[in-house]
Amino acid sequence: MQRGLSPIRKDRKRNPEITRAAILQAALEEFSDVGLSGARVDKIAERAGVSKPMIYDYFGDKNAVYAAALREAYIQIRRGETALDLDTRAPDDAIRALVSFTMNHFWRNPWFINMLNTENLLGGDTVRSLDDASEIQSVLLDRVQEILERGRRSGIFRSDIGAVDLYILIASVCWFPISNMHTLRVVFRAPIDEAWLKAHTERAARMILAHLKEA
Amino acid sequence: MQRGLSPIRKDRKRNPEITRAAILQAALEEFSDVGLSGARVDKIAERAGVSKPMIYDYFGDKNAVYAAALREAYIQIRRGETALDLDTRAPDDAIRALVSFTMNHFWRNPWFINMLNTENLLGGDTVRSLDDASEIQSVLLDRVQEILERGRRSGIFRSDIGAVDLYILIASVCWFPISNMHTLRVVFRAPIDEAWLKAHTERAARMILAHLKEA
Amino acid sequence: MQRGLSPIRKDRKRNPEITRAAILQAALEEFSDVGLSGARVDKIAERAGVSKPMIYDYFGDKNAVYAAALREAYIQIRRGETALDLDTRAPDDAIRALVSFTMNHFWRNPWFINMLNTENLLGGDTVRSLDDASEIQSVLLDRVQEILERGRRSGIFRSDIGAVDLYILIASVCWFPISNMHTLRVVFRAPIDEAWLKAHTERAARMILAHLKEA
Amino acid sequence: MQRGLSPIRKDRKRNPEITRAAILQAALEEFSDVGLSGARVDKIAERAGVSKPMIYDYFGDKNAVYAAALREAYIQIRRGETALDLDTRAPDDAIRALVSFTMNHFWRNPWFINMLNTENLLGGDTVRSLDDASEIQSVLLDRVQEILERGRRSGIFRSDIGAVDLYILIASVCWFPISNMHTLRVVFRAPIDEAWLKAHTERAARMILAHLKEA
DNA sequence: CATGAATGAGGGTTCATTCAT
DNA sequence: CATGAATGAACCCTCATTCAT
Repeated sequence: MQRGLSPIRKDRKRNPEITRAAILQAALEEFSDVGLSGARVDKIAERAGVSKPMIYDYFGDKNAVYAAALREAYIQIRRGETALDLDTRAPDDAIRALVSFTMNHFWRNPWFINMLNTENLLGGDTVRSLDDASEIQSVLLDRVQEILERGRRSGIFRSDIGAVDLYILIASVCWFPISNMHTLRVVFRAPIDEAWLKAHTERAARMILAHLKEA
Repeated sequence: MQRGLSPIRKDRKRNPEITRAAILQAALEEFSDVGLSGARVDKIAERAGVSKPMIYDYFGDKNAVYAAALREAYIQIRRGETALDLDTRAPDDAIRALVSFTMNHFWRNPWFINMLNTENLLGGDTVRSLDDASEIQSVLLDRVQEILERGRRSGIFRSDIGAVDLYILIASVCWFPISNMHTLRVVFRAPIDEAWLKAHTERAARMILAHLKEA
Repeated sequence: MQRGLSPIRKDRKRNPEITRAAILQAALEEFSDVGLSGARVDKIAERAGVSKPMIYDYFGDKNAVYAAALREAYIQIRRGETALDLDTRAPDDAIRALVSFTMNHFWRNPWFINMLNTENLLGGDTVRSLDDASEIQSVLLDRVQEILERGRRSGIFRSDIGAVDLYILIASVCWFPISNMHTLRVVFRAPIDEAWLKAHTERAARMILAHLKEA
Repeated sequence: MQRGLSPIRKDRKRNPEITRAAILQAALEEFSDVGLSGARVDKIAERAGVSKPMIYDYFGDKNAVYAAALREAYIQIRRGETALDLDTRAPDDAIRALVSFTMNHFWRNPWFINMLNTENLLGGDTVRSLDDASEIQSVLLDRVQEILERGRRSGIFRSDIGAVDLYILIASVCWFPISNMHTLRVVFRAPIDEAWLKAHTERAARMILAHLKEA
């Protein structure tokens, strides 16, 4: 035990893992607040509580940070989805739960919608460049597939819709009112808030189910 | 007959009306390509075929151009909607036509989705600042209301959904697959193109109608 | 008398003399408010109530307008000085009147001080370029010379100071407190206003006279 | 002895103190050459040997640089005045020394006159906004007061003039011929140079003293 | 004589990025 | 591992000036 040997510092400084995570979260917030061009590296550094050069050390340049943040948005949603427990429910209950979860997830994690809107605005170049699209692919798809199969086998679902198309329907009704919240409020005076979303979720789930049960 | 032969060709120089319109269209394209912060005034000028100072003469500053472009996006969709002729159709046909028109409009006028995504990303401050929200309000709402009433009176529609909520459902299914086209293609390998949209439109219309006919 | 011959319009539009004078006065005000670089051609046009191209028609370019305005400042002061009637007064009365007039003129015509400060800031290039320095030269100099001579002949003035040096002394005490009004008020809390100037004029005149009477 | 030999030469790069001072001096020169509007931030950067963004880092914007330069002009004159040693001299000698010093200071530090002329042209808004007007207030005022008191006590001075008014008289005779050097040379062919100033100083001092000794 | 429309050339300011410690 | 200092390259905006009517 040498003199002056400072104790191993566990605080968030000098800890690469934590620094990296802090930058990522800060980036997620900044990009989702103002888009790619609107985001300021300075602001990300400030939000993360690190100095600017750190960002360049850890990620390379602003676009790389953006790519990492986009990936992180997908990873975070995947984490949420994995926790979902759909296979023990009856098919129509499972669909209801799925709609409900998706609506909730979009509402609670504004980054996701904002990051994806930004990415789509820019033409999807970045998501295309991510090398692990498989990592990113929603695990929900498999669940949806499985629910569909069970539903058909048990005869409740008569529709022959594909998993992707069904997921797109579900995502659509969850996405739009949240993504377009601000303009809908102004232009249509739509009272979008938690209460409205609850009713909307119920309505949307019923609609989807009605569709699945149709011939 | 010589007198009065003045040349018809009012060329686009020295014509305020045309200059203004050219700037507006150029702005619509630029903003919808890269968002507010990403847009370059230089590029708008180039796209419009005018010099940069013109933009400031006509609109004031970049944000004012953005506001005008956003307004223009709404005005353009309103023009399309006004041309729609729904009141002569049977209620379920009208709904089908509506879904079809909306899908089409979003697909053909990418500005609309992009401008609104940008605006919502930024929190809706600009749309809130437009003084003629009523001008902008979709005339579709009235049509939708009328269709709903007719449908109910004739007994085909049993749902008690409101016009706004119905419109949100319709817009949702049209918006999401187009708005998120790029990420859907990569992450879900969704083959979104005209053919897919045609099928999707059909499916979506059926789903909405099924919902309206439910108790 | 031809049909449609419009009456000769005497209003200030379409009258070169008046238009020119209006521009000049507007320029004087604008330049003296904000200096050469600070002045805006747009603002001069607005102040003069004419369109911008007029200014270029009448004067050439901004620097030419500035030169003309500088010349005008000198011409205006010369007009005032010419009206002064010093030769009928006793020498010491004449000096008193001169100090009083100068102070008054500086106070009443802020353009003069401001234009000359601007010109001196820029190194005097413009005044040097005026081709009629004689037009501009203060007629006061001759009066001062004459007063000095009369004073010496009659034995009241014993100083051998030259006319230019005397005029510089007189101008100095009038110029500084007015030119530096704003900074003096803040830094020395000097209460510079009409009352203060009146007392100061009296004090200054006495001082100058005492000096002239000294050996 | 190798260790610790660190080079003394802290070159002017990477040294905030020096960078800041360099910018300030460059600004003083640029603003006093061409006024506030005429000054170019590019030129200040070049004169200071730094890049443009540094100026914004250190001061904020162009107006803030101007304010700092104005303050610096006052600080520099205060430094000179503090070095003056008036209290050991006989009252009339002290006055003579004061006139002489002031003339000299104005002549040697053209920034001072030019900055203050610019500031007064613009209406004094900036000097009014400086929060430490007291810091800035000339220490000369106290000296002048003290000289006046000593002069009166010893009976040489009979005038009851106040310190501020006396200082204004002194500053006037020093300021005007230097400030208006260029126009005086052209319009009055006044041969303003070091020799002329020497004689003028003598004349001015005598005049002031004569005034102070008057009843 | 008069002006609305238009522009080239710059000016102030910001920002992603790097250097030196 | 970490950062304060520094900069090149834009970007928004202004302004003197000219064109076309």
